[in-house]
Amino acid sequence: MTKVRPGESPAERPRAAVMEDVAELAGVSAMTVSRVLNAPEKVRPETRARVLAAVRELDYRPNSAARVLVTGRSGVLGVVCFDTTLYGPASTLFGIEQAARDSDYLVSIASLPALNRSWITRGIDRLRSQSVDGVIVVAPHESAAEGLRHLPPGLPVVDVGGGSDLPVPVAAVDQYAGAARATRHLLSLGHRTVWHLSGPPNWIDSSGRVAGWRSVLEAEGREVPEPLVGDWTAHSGYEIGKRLARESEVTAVFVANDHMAMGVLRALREAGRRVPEDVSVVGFDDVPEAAYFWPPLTTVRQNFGEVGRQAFQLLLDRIAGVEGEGRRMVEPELVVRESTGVSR
Amino acid sequence: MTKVRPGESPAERPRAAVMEDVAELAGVSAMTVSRVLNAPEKVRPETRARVLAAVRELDYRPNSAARVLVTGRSGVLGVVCFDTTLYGPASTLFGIEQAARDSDYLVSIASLPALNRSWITRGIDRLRSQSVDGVIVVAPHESAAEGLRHLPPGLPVVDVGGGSDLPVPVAAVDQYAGAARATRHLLSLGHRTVWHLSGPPNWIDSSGRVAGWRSVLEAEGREVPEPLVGDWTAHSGYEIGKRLARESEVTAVFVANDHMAMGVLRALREAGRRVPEDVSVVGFDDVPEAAYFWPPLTTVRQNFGEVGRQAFQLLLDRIAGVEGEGRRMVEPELVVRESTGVSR
DNA sequence: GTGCTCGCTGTTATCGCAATCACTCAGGAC
DNA sequence: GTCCTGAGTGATTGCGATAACAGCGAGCAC
Repeated sequence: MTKVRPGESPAERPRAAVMEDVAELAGVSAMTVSRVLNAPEKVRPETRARVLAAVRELDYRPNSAARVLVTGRSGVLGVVCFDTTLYGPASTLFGIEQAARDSDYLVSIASLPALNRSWITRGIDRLRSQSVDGVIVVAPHESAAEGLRHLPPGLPVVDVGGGSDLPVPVAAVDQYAGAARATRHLLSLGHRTVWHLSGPPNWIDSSGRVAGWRSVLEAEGREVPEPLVGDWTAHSGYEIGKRLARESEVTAVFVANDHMAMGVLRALREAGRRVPEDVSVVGFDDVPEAAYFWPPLTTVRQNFGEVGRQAFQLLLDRIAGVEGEGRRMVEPELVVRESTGVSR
Repeated sequence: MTKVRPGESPAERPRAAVMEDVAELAGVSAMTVSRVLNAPEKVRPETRARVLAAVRELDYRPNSAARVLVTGRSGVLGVVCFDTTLYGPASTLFGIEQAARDSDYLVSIASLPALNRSWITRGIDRLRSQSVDGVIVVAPHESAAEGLRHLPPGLPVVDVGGGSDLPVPVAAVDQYAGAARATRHLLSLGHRTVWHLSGPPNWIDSSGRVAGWRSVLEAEGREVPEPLVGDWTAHSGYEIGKRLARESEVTAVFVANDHMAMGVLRALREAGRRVPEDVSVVGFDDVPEAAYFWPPLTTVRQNFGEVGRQAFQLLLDRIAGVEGEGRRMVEPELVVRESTGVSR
């Protein structure tokens, strides 16, 4: 056991300790060291103590590659995501990472240059080739559904924010309920109807919010204006807001996210329409700055962190072999600030 | 070579193909398969074609754990970061991930519950235990320096946004230059001096911006007001903005980030002080929404994506064995919008 | 014909760990 | 005393790949 290994000549940096080194120092076999680390109760306390002392002395760390090779489990989960500079995805990722950390998992990310089936498949493959134990897909886009229909068998996958007919478990904020809440809030203030500035087509969030908004208007027998379509950016909110500002009949707008709402607010103000006196605006997300918009934005808070945690839990279940297509819905919350008011 | 392995009974899912299976199908040895994948030029074209066909037919994927075990390289790099819901860190992470993807690296993240030496060390350890090839630390805080002074030997580490006396290569936006530019811009508009709302203490970005701002004022022989200290949030900007609004001598404020600037804008407006007629405000970051603040915010753009790419490149160099303590500074850019104007 | 190089391929050993099975030994049951 | 049991430990094997070296023809110089 004292063969000279490459890199062991005195001049070079000593290679990291391996299990055998610990075993030798503790006067036991490697197997016992392994047991101390993985099933301590199977080792007599005195032996265990000796081994642990040796571990500390040598600063021994198990080699994860070797462990993965023999156990088939890596303690790493993968996250496939689109643009992590956006507030929602970034927060979800953060939630996942925190939950993972608490369970001693590490998170690898594969971001996508574009949202379509091919890239999603490639993202999953990239992660799979690194032996992740499971994958969470954060790509609330219809193309994700395509990618999720052709999964490598045996790989646990969970989706965040996806539609209802996916072949995998899903954790999501209830967009429909959030949009309905926002719309009802506006109607309750006396507005005749509510306009909607939606997110881009084919995003699950967009369609969920459109559906929730529309259903309330229809249930109340209100006119349903044609939704306007933005791209989530403040810029698009501003451009479309200018159009909205010209329509004097518009008194209430439900905007599909806070950043677009910010653009709308500015367009309305520039057009001389006061918020909320002339027009009420509701956003979606509750980004940390929403309370400092002008005026402070009434919006629908999404608990992204909770979604991330739920997704992680679903994935843990799947990894543990629990079958079923669980669906965890997180309730959004309407936060009323000053951008909404009674209709004239 | 046709031993029955666990999981090979007909009823069960077939286990994934391994190199030996490919070799068998192609009528070569496993070594040849390995060569086709890692050094194709060493294999005769016909043989290579046969092997590749077998790879495709079996949908063979190399087992990364086995490969890591023998090569010692994983193709994974780790990123240690604090709060990835903040715009800056999120963008940097995104830049790193994109650069990594282009070079076939995967990124694992270890986020920190708190910014201090102990957590940073733990984050690095967590990543190291997964055999990452190197680590990028995105924690522009003085405590990071502590953590970076006691690194495991042999692990390539690069820092993002760190101070100047770190024992590792650093990629960063030149905070000092950016702050100087912002301050000079305000002075050039005729303001007698410039107030500063800084970020929290012990953040490298905070001190860099304070230093740049102070140096310009001193060079120009202007009075240097005591900096006010925020915590990066719009909320703190608002609270401190209320204090600033009361001081009629304040005509120009350099705010250490856009979100705080947003709070300042609101506080000034509520106090009846017009921007930019009464007070000019400059931010820092150029978040995507800055152009839609009210008024559109003059700010200093940080190219986070570029910083991420540079950091990745530095890390690649380190992994390749290039020594030295490279320092890559990315130049910030002043973006003039409507929140700054000539002094009365 | 001998000996050499060179291009291609195979054999063997090894990476560091855990699963399996075998072993030892103490303590009871009978 | 014999047998069993079970807790604690060790020897061996194998996970799936690559490194190092060996072998083997073909081609060429002489």
